[in-house]
Amino acid sequence: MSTMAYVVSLVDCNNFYVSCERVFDPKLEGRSVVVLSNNDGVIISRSNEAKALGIGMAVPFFKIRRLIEENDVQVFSANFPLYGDMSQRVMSTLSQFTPDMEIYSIDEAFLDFSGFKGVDLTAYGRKIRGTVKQWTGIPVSIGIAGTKTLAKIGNEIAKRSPKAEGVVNLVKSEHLDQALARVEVEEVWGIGRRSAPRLRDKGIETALDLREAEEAWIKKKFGLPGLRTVLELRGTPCLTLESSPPPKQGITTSRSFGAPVESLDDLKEAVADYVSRAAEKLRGQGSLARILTVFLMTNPFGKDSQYHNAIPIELPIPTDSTPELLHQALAGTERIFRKGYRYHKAGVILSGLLPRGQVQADLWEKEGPVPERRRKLMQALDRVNARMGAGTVAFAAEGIHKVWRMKSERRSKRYTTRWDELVEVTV
DNA sequence: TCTGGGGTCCTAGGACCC
DNA sequence: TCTGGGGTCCTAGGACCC
Repeated sequence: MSTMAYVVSLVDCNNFYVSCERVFDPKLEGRSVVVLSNNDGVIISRSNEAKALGIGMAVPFFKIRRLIEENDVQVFSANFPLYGDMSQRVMSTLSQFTPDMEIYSIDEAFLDFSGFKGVDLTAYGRKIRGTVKQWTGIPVSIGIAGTKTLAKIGNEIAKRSPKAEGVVNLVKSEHLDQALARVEVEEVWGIGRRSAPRLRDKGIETALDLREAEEAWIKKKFGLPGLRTVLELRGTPCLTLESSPPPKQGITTSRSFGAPVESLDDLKEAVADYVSRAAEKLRGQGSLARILTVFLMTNPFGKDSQYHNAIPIELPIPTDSTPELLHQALAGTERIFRKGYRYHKAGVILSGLLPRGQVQADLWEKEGPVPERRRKLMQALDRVNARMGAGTVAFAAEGIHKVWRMKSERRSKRYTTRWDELVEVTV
């Protein structure tokens, strides 16, 4: 009997949102490009050229407007339908290369390479990289190692070292210590803004230092998550591959407004819109919600007087039906609304989720908590909106003038998900 | 003037019980 | 005058992720 050593790779799309924009506009290649968050608030993706200009991640757009204009940086509002669709193409390409894969985020996946006997994994990584580029246009980097945390480190090195040609294999590598020494402690997966300075205070400055740290001290100061990180750096796998992720435990839909909102009517419209989106997600994963929370808040950065309130509402019957949820959410909004504030953001959280099938029907009527006719209507609604774009069919409560709608002044077309926004080819 | 959104897991501490 | 000890469950908040 032989135990096969665990080998995992992390495939990460380079500057993903920027790369998506470049696929549909090749003139952006080689230029400085950034993508903005919802409401054109902060920077969420940067090309290497933009990074070289000193444009940081999550920096408010208005603070670097000058820098952007002076350097002719190309700016895009977030186009999540496009990025989501491109992500699916990348993931389905990756799935051809291993039977066991975990989609970790919109632009990252772990691929299990355990048991790939006699395969040159570095060469295999290059093949994956080439195929993804050819089939989707998206450049990726790949790190291969004995644990997820080390694969992340390999990926980081692959991104910054041109010699690597996009792939770094740390399995039985004699360069492992050298690689760990080149990674700052705050770049280690699991070490965030709070922990890094506390580690540095103790002289722990690199991934290599962290690997050598004393276990008991780490456990005491950084808990189980910290200890796991150290063990993973030592090559002991603590984090497994989640090939079929469990359904989400909560579903949130929230947005900051394009301009301050003061009237209850406008707030209710916005909340209605968010409830509809949240309910779609809920039905999409086949769950019912037991609790609905509405929250409102003023701008935490501004000089306006502050108000923040949230109200959790226990639903009389677990449900996934938009009209039911709307009714509760609008009542909740009225209860927490206070006149005289300039509201900046509102949101809806669905929690206490149950799998639809598992709810005992006999607790309610024969048909279960959501009557059959209502369920059919919701299905039809979701199909139309998925095909034609969110909000094509909407409830009256969602409003039509939408003064609260977020800013998105520089969005590219939804090339792959809207018939009316296909790429135009000029011959 | 203008500062995103959506998640997960862990821990400490309170409430409650025997 | 003195004020146990342990277990479980729940929740809020912290830290982290992309």
